Amino acid sequence: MKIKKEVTIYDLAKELNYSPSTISRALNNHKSISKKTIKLIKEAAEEMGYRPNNLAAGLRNNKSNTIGVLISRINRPFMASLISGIEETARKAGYNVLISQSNDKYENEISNCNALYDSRITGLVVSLSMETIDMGHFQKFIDKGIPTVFVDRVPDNFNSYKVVIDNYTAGYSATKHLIEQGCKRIAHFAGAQHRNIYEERKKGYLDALRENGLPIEEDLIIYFKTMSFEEGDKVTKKLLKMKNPPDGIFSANDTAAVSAIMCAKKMGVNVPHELAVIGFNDDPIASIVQPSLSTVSHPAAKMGAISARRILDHSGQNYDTDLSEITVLGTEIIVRDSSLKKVHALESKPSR
Amino acid sequence: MKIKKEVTIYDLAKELNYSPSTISRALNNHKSISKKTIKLIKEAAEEMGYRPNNLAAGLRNNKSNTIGVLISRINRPFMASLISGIEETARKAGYNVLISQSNDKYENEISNCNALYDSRITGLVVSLSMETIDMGHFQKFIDKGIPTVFVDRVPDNFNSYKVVIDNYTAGYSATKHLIEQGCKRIAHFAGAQHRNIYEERKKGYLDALRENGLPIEEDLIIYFKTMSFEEGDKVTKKLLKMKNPPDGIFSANDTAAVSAIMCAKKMGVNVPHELAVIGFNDDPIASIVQPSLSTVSHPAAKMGAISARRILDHSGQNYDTDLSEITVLGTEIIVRDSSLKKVHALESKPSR
DNA sequence: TAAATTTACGCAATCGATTCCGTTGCCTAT
DNA sequence: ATAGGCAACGGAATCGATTGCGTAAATTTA
Repeated sequence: MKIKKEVTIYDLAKELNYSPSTISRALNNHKSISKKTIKLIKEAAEEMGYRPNNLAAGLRNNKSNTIGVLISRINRPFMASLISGIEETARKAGYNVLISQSNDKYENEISNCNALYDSRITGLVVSLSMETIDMGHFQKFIDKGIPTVFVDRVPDNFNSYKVVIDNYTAGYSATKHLIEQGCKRIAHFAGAQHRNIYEERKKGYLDALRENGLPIEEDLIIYFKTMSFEEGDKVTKKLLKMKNPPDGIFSANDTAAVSAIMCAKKMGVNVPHELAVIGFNDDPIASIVQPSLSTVSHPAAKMGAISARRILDHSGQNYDTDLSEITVLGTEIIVRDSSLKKVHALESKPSR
Repeated sequence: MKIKKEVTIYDLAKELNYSPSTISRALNNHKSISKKTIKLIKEAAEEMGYRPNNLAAGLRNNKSNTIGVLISRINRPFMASLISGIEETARKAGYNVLISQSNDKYENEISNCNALYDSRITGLVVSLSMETIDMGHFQKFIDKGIPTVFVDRVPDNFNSYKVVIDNYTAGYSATKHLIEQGCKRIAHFAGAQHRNIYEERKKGYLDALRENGLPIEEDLIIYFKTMSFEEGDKVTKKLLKMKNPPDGIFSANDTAAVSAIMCAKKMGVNVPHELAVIGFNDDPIASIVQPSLSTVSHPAAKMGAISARRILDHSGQNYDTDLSEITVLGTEIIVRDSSLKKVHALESKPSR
C-alpha cells in the first residue's frame, strides 16, 4: 500500500505561485489578503486535499487548541456526562479534548498530569482522585499560565478556577427532606472526608439534624471507602440489625443508596415507611430501582460546559485575571418514592 | 503573574555543554550515548524541570502518539466503558487519547474526523453514528496509512480493522433462551437495520424462531428510532393491548427492555410469567430493575483495549499488513429474573 | 605498531505553520 | 509632480525535537 504524501502550504504556494506566508494568511482570513485571493486559495486547498497540521501550528504558537481532562474514571454516569459537556463546548470552539483517568490513584494523576502538559494543552479540567492531597503536580500549569479548572472534587488549599455545586446546601436539603417526611433517626452514608464534596454533604446533614432538634449519633454515620454497591449492602444489613435501627438514610451517592433500598427490601423492611432513603447524583439507576430513589440532581454536563468555557474565555484575558474565580451551581432535590412517607398533596406523577 | 519560560533541550545543552543532539539522544536512551552521560543528562533534565514538547517531536516525526476516538455519545454505559478500555491501554503505552462525539449526526462525524486528522493522530477508533452510510470521510486515514479500527457499530463495505461481538449468535441465543422458557410469541425491539449490530441481532432472532418452529410475525418486530425509554414505553403499551399480545420480548438494548418491564408492571402484566424480557448490553440498570433484567453482556472495556492494541501493534508492522483483520468477541447471556419462567435447577442466587 | 573498528558525540537540515519586517505598485491630496 | 498612504503580498527566522552523516578519540586487531 502506498502512503499518500501530505499537502502542505508550501505545495499550495508552489502550485498557485504565492508565498507560503500568503497561503497561511489566506487560510486564516487575514485582513491583508484580498477577498478573491482568499477565495482562490481556499478553493485550491480544498481541491488539493490540504489539511492543516495542528502540530506545526501548535509548535509555532506554543499551544495546541486542546483541552486536557483529568478525572478518576470515565465510566461513571456523572463523569461521562461531565466529559460530554466539556467535549461539546470545546468542539464548538474548534478545540480538541484529551482525556485521562487516574482510577483514583495519586500516582496516575501525576503521570497523567505530565502527559497532558507534554502535549501543551491550552487548559486543564481536573476532578481530583480520591487519594490526592498534595497539589504540587499542578503547579507547573499555574506557572506557565495554563488555566486550570477544578471541578466537583476540588482542593481547598489551591488557588485556581473551580466549578462546584453547593454540596452543603444539597446535603442540608436532602436531610431536611427526610426530616419533613417524619424521619427521626437518619443515618448518613459518608464518603472520604478529605474530599470536599463528601465533607460538605456531611456538614449539611449535621446542621440539618441540629437545627431540627435531632440528636447526632456517630453510630449512624458510616464512612465508606468506595461507596460501592457491595459496601452499601453490607453496611445496610448491619444498620438494619441494630436494636434501634435508623428510619432514614441520606447517602452521598446513588449506588450505595440503591443498595440500601434493595437490601432493605430483601430484609423485609418497608421503603419508605420503615426506612426512607435519599441518594445523590441522579444516576440512571435512581429512577429504575423500586421504589424509585429520591436523590439530588447534579448538573454534570453543565459543569463540564462551564469548565471548558472558563478555559476558552481565559485566552482573551490578560494575565492578571483572577484565577480564583469559583462557580457554584445549584442542585435540585428529586423526590421520588423512596423517601415519600407522607402521601401529601403531591401530584401522583410517574417517577420518570 | 509572570509566566515561566520553558526549558528545552537547547537549554539543557547549553547548561551541560553538550549538543542538542546528544541531549535528545540521551533522553531517548539512544545506544550511542554512554550510560553515565545519559544519567547525567536525565538528572539535570529532572532538576531543571525539563518536559518534552510533544508538538515539536510530533511535527518532526509526523505523528503524535495519540489515539483518536470517534463515537456517538460518551454518556452511555457501553461507550464510557469502551473509552475507558482504550484510554487504559493507550496510556500504558505512553499514548494520549483524543475523544470526540458525533451525537449520532453524520455531519458531526465528518467534522470530527477532520479535526482528529488535523491533529495527526497515530490511529483512529470509530463507532459509527446512527446516520452514517457513506464512508468517504475515512478514506484519508487509509490513504495515509493511519490504522483505523471500527468497533461495535462497523461498516460492512469498508476494508479496515474491526472489533465486534457476535451479534448474530447473541441474538440467536437470547431468543432461544426465551423459547426454552416456554415463550411462543416473541416480540423483537429492533434498532435501525442499516447498522450491523441491529441487523444481525434481528437475524439471530429470526433464525431462532425458524429453527424452533415458531412463526415470524411482522407485527411483533418493532423498528425503533432511538431505543429510548420513552419509545420503549409507548411501544410496549401498544403491544400489550393487542388482542393476542406477545409473551416474550427480545430487545436490542437494555433501556428499551427496562421500559418494557416497567410498563408491563404498571399494566398489571406479570414479568416473566406473562411476559418474559431479555435485553442487550448489561447496563447497570439491568441488575437494578425488578424483576432484574436478563440480558446479553458485552465486553465493552475489552473491546476498547483490543482496538487500542490494534493501533499500537500496527506501528511495528510493514505497510502490507492485512488491514482487514476482524476480531469477533463472544458474548454471554446473563439470566436474571425477567426471563425466568421455569423455576428449574437454577441456584437461587441473588440477581447481582 | 600501524590499521581497523568502535565509542561517543556534534553539525545542520528538517518537519509545517506563523509572523515580524519589509517591499512593490497604485491611488490620492496638495 | 511628488510625498504620503494603503492594499497586497514576499523573505526569512522561528517554534523544539529528531536524525543522517561526519569526526575525533579510544580501543581492538593483525
